[in-house]
Amino acid sequence: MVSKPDKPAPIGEDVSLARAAASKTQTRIQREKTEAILTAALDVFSTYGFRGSTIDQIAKQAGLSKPNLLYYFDSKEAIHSLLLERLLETWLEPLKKLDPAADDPVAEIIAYVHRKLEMACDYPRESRLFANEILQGAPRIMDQITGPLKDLVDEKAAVIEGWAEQGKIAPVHPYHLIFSIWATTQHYADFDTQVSAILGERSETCFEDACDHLTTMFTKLLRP
Amino acid sequence: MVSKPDKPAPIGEDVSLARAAASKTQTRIQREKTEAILTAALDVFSTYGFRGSTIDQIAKQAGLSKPNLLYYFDSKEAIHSLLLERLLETWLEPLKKLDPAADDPVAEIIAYVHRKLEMACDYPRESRLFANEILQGAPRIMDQITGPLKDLVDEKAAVIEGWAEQGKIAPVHPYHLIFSIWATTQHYADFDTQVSAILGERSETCFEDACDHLTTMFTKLLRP
DNA sequence: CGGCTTGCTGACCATTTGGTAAATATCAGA
DNA sequence: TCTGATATTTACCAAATGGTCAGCAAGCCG
Repeated sequence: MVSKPDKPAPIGEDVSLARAAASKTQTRIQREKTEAILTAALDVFSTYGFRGSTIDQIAKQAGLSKPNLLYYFDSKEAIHSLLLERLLETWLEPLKKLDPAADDPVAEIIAYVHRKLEMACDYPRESRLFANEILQGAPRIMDQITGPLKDLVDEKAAVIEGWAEQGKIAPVHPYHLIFSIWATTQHYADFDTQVSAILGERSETCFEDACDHLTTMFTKLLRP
Repeated sequence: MVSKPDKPAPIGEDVSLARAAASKTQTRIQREKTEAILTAALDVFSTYGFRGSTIDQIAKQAGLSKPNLLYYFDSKEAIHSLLLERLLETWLEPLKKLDPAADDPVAEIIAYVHRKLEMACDYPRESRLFANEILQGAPRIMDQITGPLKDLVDEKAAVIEGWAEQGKIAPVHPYHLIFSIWATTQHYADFDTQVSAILGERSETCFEDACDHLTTMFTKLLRP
C-alpha cells in the first residue's frame, strides 16, 4: 500500500525499490526475502538479460509468488537497477586497489590480474550480468560507465603510462592493456559454457592453468 | 499455407525455415526478403538475445508486417537457428586457416590474431550474437560447440603444442592461448559500448592501437 | 488477549507476444 | 491478357507478461 502514496514527486529518477530501502528499519523477513529475490534475480538476469527475463521466473526461483515479489520491489526494473548498482561497487574495487606507489609495478599489475581472475571465477553471475548489460548497449548503466568507471580507468591508465615512461614497465598502450586484462579474465566467467565444453576433462585445472597462462602473458608483456 | 502440411513427420529436429530453403528455386522476392529479415534479425538478436527479441521488432526493422515475415520463416526460432548456422561457418574459418606447416609459427599465430580482430571489427553483430548465445548457456548450439568447434580447437591446440615442443614458439598452454586470442579480439566487438565510452575521442585510432597492442602482446608471449 | 502493522494470496487486468487463417493483391510466364 | 503461383494484409487467437487490488493471514508488542 505504500507504493503509490510514497511517490508524490515522481520526477522519474527514483525508480528504485519499494519497501526494501524505503524504511531504514528493515524487519527480519524483509531482509531475508529481498536477499532471496536479489539472488534469484541475479541468476535469471545474468543468464537471459533484462528483456529476456520474467518476473515469474525470478519469483519462482526465489520461492515466492509474483505478487509477493512485487510487494518487495516496485517493478522488474527496480530489481535490475539495484543489482547493477551493487555490482558496480565491487566491480571497480580490484582496479581501485592498483597502487600508484607500488615498488614493483609489474607485480602490481599482475596482482590486479589475479584479483580480476579470482572475481570472475568466484562471481561469474555478476560478470555475466554486466556482460549482458553492455551487450545490450548499456542502456541502464551508461552514465556509470562514462562517469565513475571512465574516471577510474583514466586515472589508472595515467599511472600505468607513468610507469612506462619511467621505464619501470615496458611501453604499453595503457587502455588496451586494461581491456586485455578485462577481456581475458572475464572470458572465463562469461564464456564458461564454451570453455568447459572445449576443455572437457581438462576443466578441472582450468583456474590454475588460466592463472599461470595469464601471469606468464602479462609478465612477458610488461617486463621492461 | 505450406507451414503445417510441410511437416508430416515432426520428429522435432528440422525446425528450420519455411519457404526460404524449402524449394531450390527461390524467386527474386524470396531472396530479397529473406535476406532483409536475416539482416534485421541479426541486428535484434545480437542486441537482445533470443528471448529478449520479438518478431514484431524484427519485422518492423525489416520493413515487413509480422504475418508477412512469418510467411518466410516458420518461427522466431527458425530465423535464429539459420543465423547461428551461417555464423558458425565463418566463425571457424580464421582458425581453420592456421597452417600447421607454416615456416614461422609465431607469425602464423599473429596472423590468426589479426584475422580474428578484423572479423570482430567488421562483423560485430555476429560476434555479439555468438556471445549472447554462449552467455545463455548455448542452448541452441551446444552440439556445434562440443562437435565441430571442439574438434577444430583440439586439432589446432595439438599443432601449437607441437610447435612449442619443437622450440619454435615459447611453451604455452595451447587452449588458454586460444581463449586469450578469442577474448581479446572479440572484446572489441562485444564490449564496444564500453570501449568507446572509455576511450572517448581516442576511439578513432582504436583498431590500429588494438592491433599494435595485441601484436606486441602475443609476439612477446610466443617468441621462444 | 487485542489490535495494528506487516506479509501474502487469488483473482483480475491491460498489453504484448508468437503464431494462424482467410481473403486479397501482385507478379511472372504462357 | 489471362491464369496460377506467389506475396501481403486484415483480423484474429491463446498464452505469457508486467502489474494491481481487495482481502485474508501472521507477527509482534503492549
